[in-house]
This record gives sequence, structure tokens and C-alpha cells, in this order.
Amino acid sequence: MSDRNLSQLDRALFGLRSLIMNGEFSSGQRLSEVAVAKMLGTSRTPLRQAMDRLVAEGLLVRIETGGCRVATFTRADIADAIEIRGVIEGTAARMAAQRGVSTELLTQIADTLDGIDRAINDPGGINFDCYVKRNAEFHALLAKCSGSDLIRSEIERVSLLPLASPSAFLIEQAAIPDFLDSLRYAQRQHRAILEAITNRECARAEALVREHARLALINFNYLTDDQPTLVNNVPGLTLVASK
Amino acid sequence: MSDRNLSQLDRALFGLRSLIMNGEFSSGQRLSEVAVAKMLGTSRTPLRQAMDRLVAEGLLVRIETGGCRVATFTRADIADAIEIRGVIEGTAARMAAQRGVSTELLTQIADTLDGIDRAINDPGGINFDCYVKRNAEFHALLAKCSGSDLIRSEIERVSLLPLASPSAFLIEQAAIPDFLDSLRYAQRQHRAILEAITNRECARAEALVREHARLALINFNYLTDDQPTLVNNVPGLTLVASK
DNA sequence: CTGGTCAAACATGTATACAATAAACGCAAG
DNA sequence: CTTGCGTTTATTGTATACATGTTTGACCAG
Repeated sequence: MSDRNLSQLDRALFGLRSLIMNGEFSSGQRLSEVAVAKMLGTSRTPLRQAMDRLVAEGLLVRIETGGCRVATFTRADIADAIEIRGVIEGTAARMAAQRGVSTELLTQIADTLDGIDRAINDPGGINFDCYVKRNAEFHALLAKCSGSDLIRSEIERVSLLPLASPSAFLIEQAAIPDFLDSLRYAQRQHRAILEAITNRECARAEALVREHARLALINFNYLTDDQPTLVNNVPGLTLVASK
Repeated sequence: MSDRNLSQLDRALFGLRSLIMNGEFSSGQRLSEVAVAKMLGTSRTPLRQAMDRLVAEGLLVRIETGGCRVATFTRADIADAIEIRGVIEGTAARMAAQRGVSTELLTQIADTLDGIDRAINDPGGINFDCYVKRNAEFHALLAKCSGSDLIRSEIERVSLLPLASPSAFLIEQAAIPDFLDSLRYAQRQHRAILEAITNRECARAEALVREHARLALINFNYLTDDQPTLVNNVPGLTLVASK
């Protein structure tokens, strides 16, 4: 049903990205077009396009002599990617505060944050799926607040950088006390960000969002240092050089 | 000689980009693959890849029903693109100041800035080509100072956004008094940036670079508002919606 | 046994053919 | 005269064949 009205290119793109993120290839491995094409049940032409896109995303790197290989990331790369996302999202927040945001949008954000509260405080235990969904929604709305399509698309782009996405380290299995604390802290930041934007406090909004992005880095360090058993549950983490 | 050891893809990429930037197509025009392929003397396959890249760069936009068209930019888009470049370059400068930069690299930057001084103060009048070249060199070195390949490639990427490049509005014909002032001012900023990085003044370095990027915006406004006759000398400016 | 060179297999870059789909045009009906 | 529909045209998406260049493996020489 999901494959029906998808182009071959989309199938190849999603398929290959998922193969890579799930660690089906060893990091640094060279990918043969014919082999992967057969694997994905498509021809070389759309696969090639998909590979081009993944090169642009940074998941693959081109080889000078031709072809591409799976990218390898250092811990510094992950930190830098998160930093860049924070900086651009911070710019979005600053612009939002500077230019002002419509009441509808502000209300929409407030509603989203209410949803996060409900997800966290669910009497039957935290509703993780809902949290992740609402969190992504918050970040999307934040990008929209900037009022700039260019900013929005840059945030989208930079969130594709491996493990830079706001949801990169939010995994079901991580519903352990330490993480719950982290989620509550993040939610207070969300509220503060909304307040800063509402009050047109540019500098505060930018600083808050930058700090907020650092949570991803904290989660990354926590996962790799203290919860190495969970590493395989985080898509893409197999691409990080183990030091 | 330049075409010899270039792949068809590169030829198509450079060729098409140059056609678009030089305003050979009207902004918003849909591009027929066969027509453009014939125009560039290549087949559809490499042209298609080139188009994909230009879509990623933002110079073309995909049409839902298939194919692509030349992008159109508003003045707000240009301003946003410049802002984003400033923010990321600013991050590079902050990181450089934070982490410290090798003496060789600092010396290299100082040499480049000396070169700019010589270009500006040339007894035979300003040496524009040299200025542009050295200016690009300075920005490349700044990116390198961050010590992060990811940051470097992101700066490169964002400088491809139409008219966001540090050299976008530096054109020979603009060697008029107002612009010369602007170049001298820019050079003082260059020196200040180098000083801030050398002294490890993170916040100052970031703020200076952000402010420095705004020069591009000033030049953009000056060109479009006060020197409309020069508009056709700036590659890519024809893509900006004339209001 | 090791290093180098040659050859064969293979992978990629490019061109092109074909099919499906969207755009354009004309014609007819209201 | 305008609007809607059907047909034709043209354009894109996909597959595949071919040629060039790279990698790999084997064999020979030192």
C-alpha cells in the first residue's frame, strides 16, 4: 500500500537511506550500484539519483575514482552537526521574536506544548510516541515562526545531517528515569522559548534555542558512554566511529 | 583545454549553472531536459544529475508533476540567505576562537589580509581581481579555522545560495567611490576578526563576522536601489523578483 | 617468498530507447 | 464567446546497452 504510488526514485531513496541508517552496510563500505539496485528491486538510474541525494545529505561520500561509500562520522562530527542545527534554529527563533508571530501560530505552539505535557504526565506512564511526534511538531512550528521559507528549508536540511535531528536520540527503550528528567527539562525550555518569542525577546529566544539543541548532544554522550547496549537501537549510530 | 578532462556531468553542471546565473532563462521558466541537453551538447542522463544538484543548491525548484523550473527569489530571500551565511560563518569564527588556531593558519590569514591591503592601495588604482580573489581566500581560511570539516562544507554550501556568497556583489564595474569605502571598511573588519580569533575572544569573533556578512546585504540594497543600471552585471541578480 | 606487472572481470559514466504521464491544442456543445 | 472534453503531442521517468576506466587476482620474475 505504501509502495503503490511511489516513484522508483523515492523507493530507492527511502530504501537505501533506511538500509544505511540501520547499519546494513559497514561504515566506509563501498556500494556497488548494481548490487544495491538488485537489493532494492529497482534499476540503476533511480538508484543513482537516490545516491546523489544521499551524498548531498552527507550519508554517502563520493569516491574520486567513481562510485560512493558509506560515510563515517566521528563524535566531533555529531557535536558539530548538533551545534549547527542549534545555531540555525536559534536564528529562526531570533527572527521570529524580531518580526513577531501571528496569534494563531503562537496558539498552535501552545497547543503542541500542552500535548507534550499530557504525553509526559500520562497516568499510564509516559506516552513516548506522542512525545516524539509533538516534539517534532514543535520544532517544525519553530521553523515556521521565522517567517522565512529559506530558514525553514535549511533547518530541514541540517536536521538530515546524521544524528542532528531533534528526534535523533529519542528512542522508546530510553524511557528510563534519567531520560524522563531530560524530557521535563526540555519541556521547560520549550515553554521558555515560546515565552521569549511571544515577548519579542530576540537575544533570549536565540540563546534558549541554542541551549536547547545541546540536549541532543547530552543525550548522545549519555547513550554512547553510559548506555552502550542501546546503541543499536538508535538509527545511524552504527556510522559513528567507535573512537 | 578546460573541457578536456571534465566529465559530462561537470560540463552540464557548470554550463547550466552559468546559463541560469547569466539570465539566459527567464526566472520561473520551466526547463525542458531535451532542449537544455541539446543546448549543452550532452545527453539527458548527466544533465539530469546536474539539475538534481542545482535543485539541491536552490537554483532550480522541482515541479510536483515532474521537471523543474528556474527559481525565483524575493529580496527577503536574499536577505535571509546572507543572514544564514553570517550566522554559520560566525559559528566558525566562534569555534576558531574557542578551540584556538595554529600559528601557521593565523599567519596565512595575515598574509591574505596584507594582500588585500596591497590590492586596495595599489598606486595604479584598486586591483579588483586581486581583491576578489584574496577576499574569497580569507573566507575560505576562516572556514578552515573552525577546525570542523562539517562547518567548512556547510559554509561552502550556504555560499552557493544565490547571492549569499561573500563575492556575490563584488563586481569590477562597481569600482566607484562608495564601494571603495565599503571595501576599506570590510578590510578593517577582517583585521578585527583576525584579532578576535587570535585573542580567543569567542563572542566578539562571532559578532564581528555576523556584522561583516551584513555588508553583502548593504551592497545588495545599494546596487538594486541606487545603481539599477549595474544589475545586469551581477550574476544571478536577474533571478530576483523585481518587487 | 615477495613484489611487480599484465590481464580479465567488474563497476561506473554516458547515451538512448521505451513507456507512462502530463501538457497543449482543437473541436464541439452550451 | 466561453467552457469542457478528447486527442495529439511532447516531456519526463525508467530501464538497459555500451564503452571507458578501475580494481582485483593471478602469474612470473627476482
